[in-house]
Amino acid sequence: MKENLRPGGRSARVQASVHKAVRELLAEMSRTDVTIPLIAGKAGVTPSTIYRRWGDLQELLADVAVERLRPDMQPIDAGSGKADLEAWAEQYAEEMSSGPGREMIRDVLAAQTGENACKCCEYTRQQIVVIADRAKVRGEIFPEVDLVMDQLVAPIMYRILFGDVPDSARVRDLVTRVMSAGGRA
Amino acid sequence: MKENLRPGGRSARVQASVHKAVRELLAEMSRTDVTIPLIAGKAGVTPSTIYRRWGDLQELLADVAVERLRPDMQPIDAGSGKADLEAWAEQYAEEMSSGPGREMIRDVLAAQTGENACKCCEYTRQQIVVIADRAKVRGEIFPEVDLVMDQLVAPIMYRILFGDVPDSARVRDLVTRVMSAGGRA
DNA sequence: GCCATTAACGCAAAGAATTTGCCTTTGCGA
DNA sequence: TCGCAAAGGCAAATTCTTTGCGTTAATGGC
Repeated sequence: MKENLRPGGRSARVQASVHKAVRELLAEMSRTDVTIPLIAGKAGVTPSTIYRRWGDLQELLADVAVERLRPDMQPIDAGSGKADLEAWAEQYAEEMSSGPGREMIRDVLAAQTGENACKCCEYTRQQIVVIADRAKVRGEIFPEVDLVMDQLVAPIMYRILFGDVPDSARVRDLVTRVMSAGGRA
Repeated sequence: MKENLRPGGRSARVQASVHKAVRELLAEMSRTDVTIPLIAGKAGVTPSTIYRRWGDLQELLADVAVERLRPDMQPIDAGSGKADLEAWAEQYAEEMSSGPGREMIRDVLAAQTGENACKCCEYTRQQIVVIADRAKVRGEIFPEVDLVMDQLVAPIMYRILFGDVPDSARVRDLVTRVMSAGGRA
C-alpha cells in the first residue's frame, strides 16, 4: 500500500468527497437507509469506485467513524490530575453514550479490520497520557496510564456497549477509585 | 411480541433450522461469504421468511451469536473465591479472544438491537454472581459483583475489542487487584 | 372436537445493490 | 516527454432484498 494521499492526488479527492457525503447523509437520515449507491451519487463517483476501495458499507462507515472519533482538542486543564481526569471522563462518557457516539463506536467495532478499533483506543490513550504528563510536571502522584485504561476507560466503554449507560456519579466513582488505587509519583 | 416458541410450534422449528444452518455455514466458510439466500437454502426455508423474521443478516447473526455465548456450565469450583475467579477469568479471556469468540462478540455488538448485548453481559454477570455466592457461603471476603464487572470483565473485554489480546499474566493481575481492592464480607 | 381468526410461511415478480470486465484517466518516475 | 501502474468510469451480469398475494398451521372460542 502506497497510501497515495497527497493533498492534490486523485485518491485523496475521492476519499474526501466520499467521506463528506457519508457525514452529510448520516446527518440527514437514518443509518440503515444509507446505501453505497446513495453515497456515490452524492459524492459524484460511481458505486464501483467505493466497492473497490472500501469493500463494503461497513468498512466505509468505520473509516468515517474513526475519523470523527479523533479528539479535536487536548483535555482541559482543571488544575489537578484528579480534576482533569474527572472532567475528561465525564465528557468522554457523555459523548460516547450519546446516540451518534454509540453508532460511531458500533461502526468501528463492526468492521472486519481491527485496525480502526486500535486507532480509536489509541486516541483515548493519548488523551490520558496528556493528563498524566501534566500531573507529573506538577509533581503530583498519578496512576499508570494502563491502570487508567483498565479501571476507568474500560468500565465506561463496557457499560456503553453492553446496554447500561454510566451516569456522572458512577464516572466520578471510577475516577476516585483509580486515583486512590494505583497512585505513584 | 408473543414469542410463540413452544417446542412443537412452526415458528420454533423454523428458528431451530435456521440457527442450525447458520452455525454450520459459519463453521465451513468465512463469515463474509455467508448470505441469507445461502442460509435459507440450507435451512429449507425461503429467504423471505428470514428477511421477515430477522430483518437482515446482522440481526440473525447476532441472534445466533448470543445463543452461543451463553455459558453451558457453572464456573468450576477451585476451592476459594480468588481461585474460582482466576480460573473463570482465564477461560473467559481465552474463549472471547479466540477467532470465533471475537466474531461472536462483534456480531452481537453490531446488531442494532442492544437487547442481545445486554443478554450477553447478563450471562457474564450471572457467572460472577455464582462465584460470589459460593465465596459468601464459605464465609470468605469477596468483592461486590459490580466491582468485578468494572475491574475484571470490562478491562478484558475492552482489550479484546480494541485490538490488544490480554494474556494470562495480565488476567491474573486483574484478579489480584480486584480481590485486594474491594473485599468485604 | 370443530370452526373462525390470525400470524407465519412459500412463491414469484419487481426493485435495488454488488460484482466484474474493459476501457480511460491520472499521477508518478524514468 | 513518455511509459507504467494504480485508480476511476461505465455498463452488463449477477445476486440480494423487498413486497403482494395466496396458502398453511397454530390458537382460542364454542
